[in-house]
Amino acid sequence: MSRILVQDALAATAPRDSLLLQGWVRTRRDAKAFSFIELNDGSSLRGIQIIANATLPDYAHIERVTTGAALEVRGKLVPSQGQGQKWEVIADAFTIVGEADATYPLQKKGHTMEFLREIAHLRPRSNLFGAVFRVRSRLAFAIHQFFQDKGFFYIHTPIVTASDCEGAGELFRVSTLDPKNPPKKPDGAIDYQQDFFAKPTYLTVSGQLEAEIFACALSNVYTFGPTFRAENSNTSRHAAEFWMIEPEMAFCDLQGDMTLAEEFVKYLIRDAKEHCAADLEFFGKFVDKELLKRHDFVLERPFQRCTYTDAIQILETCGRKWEHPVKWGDNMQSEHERFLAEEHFKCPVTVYNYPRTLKPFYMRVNDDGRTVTAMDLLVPGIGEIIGGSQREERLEVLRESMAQHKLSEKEYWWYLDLRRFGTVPHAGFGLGFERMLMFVTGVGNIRDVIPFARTPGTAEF
RNA sequence: UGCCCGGUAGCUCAGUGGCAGAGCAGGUGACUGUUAAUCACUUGGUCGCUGGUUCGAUCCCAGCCCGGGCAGCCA
Repeated sequence: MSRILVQDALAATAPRDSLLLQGWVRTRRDAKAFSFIELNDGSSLRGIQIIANATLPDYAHIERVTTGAALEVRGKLVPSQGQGQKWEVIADAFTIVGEADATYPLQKKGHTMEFLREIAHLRPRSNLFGAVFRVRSRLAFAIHQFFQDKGFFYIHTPIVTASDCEGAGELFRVSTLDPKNPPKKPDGAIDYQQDFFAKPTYLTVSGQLEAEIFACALSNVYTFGPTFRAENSNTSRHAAEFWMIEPEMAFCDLQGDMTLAEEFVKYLIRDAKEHCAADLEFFGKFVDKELLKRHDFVLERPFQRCTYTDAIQILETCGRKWEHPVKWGDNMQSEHERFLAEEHFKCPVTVYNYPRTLKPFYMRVNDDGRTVTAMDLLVPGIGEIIGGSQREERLEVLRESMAQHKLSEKEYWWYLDLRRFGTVPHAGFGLGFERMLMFVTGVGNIRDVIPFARTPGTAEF
């Protein structure tokens, strides 16, 4: 007899004379002549109720069927006599595959997220984290489906990179040199000529520059992979290792970029609603009561678009006192972004055309000479979920921007070559996968949507 | 990294300058088509660590460690 998943057993349309279930015991309740066992195998939020009659030969071992134990059950699928479930299984036999003693940490009660984080090896067996990681899997699939359906090609950009610039902050160094005794040059500096790649190398902070290469060949491409930032960030929305999706489109301007971003976000929410309904309902009940309403709200209306200059105007004239002053030319602070998305527009907002001085060298300079075609998509509750831009395709303007950022043309020779040979307007953005997952699930801390989060001081598991 | 809050039983928390508490979990028993079952009894403690003040510190003070929130950096 082959195994049936709990999800499929629960979805049965007719009774079955025999089936095999395998999973982990969530709880057992003993009655006089039999026991109720709730079995969950992770295939769905719901478990299935097993009836183990005291007349079973295996019943002698029933006290070892404890919360957390791995169990195999053979039996019949029948309509439930009790309330609360359509089907239940009358066991013909059960086998305890792996016991779980009284020290099993997951109890039949609510646990705090902080505690569950400490037992990241067991938390996928909880309702909440089972749901989070089922949705995570579906979301990853939906991302590929969205792009593949549109004719985008999936590009694997390198994880190890030699470009340390781009202003993206601290990088993780990749080296095989002996940290206690690195080879030195005559002037005392470390001799990276002798390192594995014969130059200093780092973990990638973005696949964008490489994605541009492929967009300028295959037209529409995307990357989806791990990204690393060695920032000492201690917030609920930053991780040192996270996954990012970066589409890049040739013959595309900022407007097209913003349109794709909006379509993409909506597609992912719609897909989750369609394929993870039970899990989302659970989040709506126990994590964020407003979640489902917010999903619908976001799907129903067009995202707002607002230039940086207009946004500053709104912030200046709204009559509110700001902790951080609002001034054209300064970065917008969290309180400002949150106000725009959560209070002023009450909707995801794309802010675009930022001051040139605030943004990296590769963004296209607008005709006004002082702004660039940058865009940030801000969503209520999380803040920035997407950052993107149209790229500077004009060789001379790019060279000038690189000079302003004190970047060496020699190191970016290949990037400049793209502007020498068949240059074309192109644009793209980066979507933080975990931030999107936070938005979809309502989970408030990025550490709880990553199986094993890497944050400053923490690399357990 | 800065500011703020916290660390007491396996978990969630209360509490006091003078013998350490509850609910849940665990154990024992009862009861029951139950579903975070219920009822009775019960086991369980380096009060984060180090030092100081004190006759006496879990409590007050300092430093450190760990966790969380917010901010910065960003996705």
